[in-house]
Amino acid sequence: MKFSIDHRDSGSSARAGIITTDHGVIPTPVFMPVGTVGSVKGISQTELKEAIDAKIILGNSYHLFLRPGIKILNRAGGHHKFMSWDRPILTDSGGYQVFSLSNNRKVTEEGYIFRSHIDGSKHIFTPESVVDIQRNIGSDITMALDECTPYPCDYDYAQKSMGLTHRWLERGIKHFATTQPIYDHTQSFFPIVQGSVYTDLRKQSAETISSYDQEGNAIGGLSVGEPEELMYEMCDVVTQILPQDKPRYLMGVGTPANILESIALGVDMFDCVMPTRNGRNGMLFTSNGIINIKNEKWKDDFSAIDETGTSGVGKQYSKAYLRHLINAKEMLGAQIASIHNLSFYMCLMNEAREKIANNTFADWKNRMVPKLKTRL
RNA sequence: GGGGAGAUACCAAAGUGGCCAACUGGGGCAGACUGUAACUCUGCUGGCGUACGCCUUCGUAGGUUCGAAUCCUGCUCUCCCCA
Repeated sequence: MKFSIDHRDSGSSARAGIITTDHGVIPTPVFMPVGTVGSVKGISQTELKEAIDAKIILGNSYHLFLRPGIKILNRAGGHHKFMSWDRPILTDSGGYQVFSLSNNRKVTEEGYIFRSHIDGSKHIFTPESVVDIQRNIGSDITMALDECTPYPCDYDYAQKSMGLTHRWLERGIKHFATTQPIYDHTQSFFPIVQGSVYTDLRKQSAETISSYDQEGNAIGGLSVGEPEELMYEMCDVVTQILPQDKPRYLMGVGTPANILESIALGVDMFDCVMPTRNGRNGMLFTSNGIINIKNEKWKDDFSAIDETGTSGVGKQYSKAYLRHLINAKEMLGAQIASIHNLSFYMCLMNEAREKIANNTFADWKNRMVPKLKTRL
C-alpha cells in the first residue's frame, strides 16, 4: 500500500491524497460503505460500482468468522472472489463487537471470549487470531484488535483498556509481521487509537500507535454517544500527533456534517452504517438537508428525492413514491434509499476533494455543515 | 318460514357489574439509529390540559343499580345453520 498527499487545504488541516492498493487506487478523503456480513445491505456489487462508485468497502471479521466461516472464505480464494468484488476491502477486527455485543463477552489479557449471537457457541478472539482471520479473508487493509470503550467511561477504565489495546497491538503487529498473505496481494495493518474522551490518554495512545510506523492509523472509540464537540476535540488532539504521511481513518463516523468537520481536522478515511441503515429506516441525506421520508408531508410531493442529482435514483424517483415504498415495507424502498444515501456521501467526498485542491475547503465546509444538518 | 350468534375506538379483537377511556395486534402519526445481533427499536393514537384531572364514549332508546361496555326490555342492523 502507498499513500501520497496531492493537496493540503490552506484554511484547515484537510488533505487530499491517493491510497494505492493491489486492488486499485482510493482517492482520499474517502467514505467506505459498510458491508459487514459480505454485502453492503440491499446493494449489489454492480450498483456499488456503477451507481455509487465505491472505491473500497468494509467487511467484518467477527461476522464473517461466524458466517460463512473462515474455511469457506479460504476455499473461495478469499473474500474478494467470494463476493465478486475486485476493488479494495478493509476489515474490522471485531473490536467493535466487543463493545456492541457486550453482554455476550468477557475481555481478558489473552483476548476476548464471546458467545456467538447466532447460536451461542463460545469463541475466543486474540490479537493473533484476528490477524489470521483477516489473512484468510484477504482484506487489503486489516485492523488491529482493540477494545472500543463505551461512553461514558471512567478514567480508570479508559486507561486500563487503552493499555490492553496497546499490548494487543504489539502482539498483533508481531504476528502480522511474521505471517504472509494467503492470496496474491499485499495487506496492510492499521493500529487503533483509544483513550475515550480523555485528552492525555488520547495523546498517549496516538504517540504509542505512531511509534509502530504502520502504513495507516485509525482512531477508534469515538461516536459512541459522546457530544459531538468532544469527538472533534479528541480527533483534533490525535490528528496532530499521528504521522502526516500516513492515512488517518476515523472509525464509524458519521453524519455528513461529522465527516466534513473531521476532514478539516486531517482525517482521510471514514466508514459508517448510517447511509444504509438510516436509509432503510427512512432517513435520506440530500443536498438540501435531511428528510424523514416516512413523514406525512411527503405523501403527495412528486418532486425528485434530490433534484440536484447527487444520485441517479435521487433524480429518477419522487419523494411520494419512495415514501410509499418505505411505508409499504417494499424492499425496493430500502434499496433506493441506500443507493441514494451512499451516492450522496460519495458526491460529498468528491466535492470535498475538489475544494481541498482549490484551497476553498474551509469556507465551503462552513457553508455546508448547517445545510447538511437541516431537517426538512 | 324455523333455530342460533353477534353489534366495542380507523380496522381486527379482548373485556361480560366498580381496578375501563377500555388488553392486544394492525393501521396512522412522530422520534431514534454513527468501526450493522437493526427492512429495527421507542413513544403517542376519544376531546381539552404540561400534569393531578375534567368532559364525552362500547349499535340505538329506555330501565335496574350507589355504580353498567358488562344485567333487563323494546327497536335497528349483521352473520350462521335448517327448510
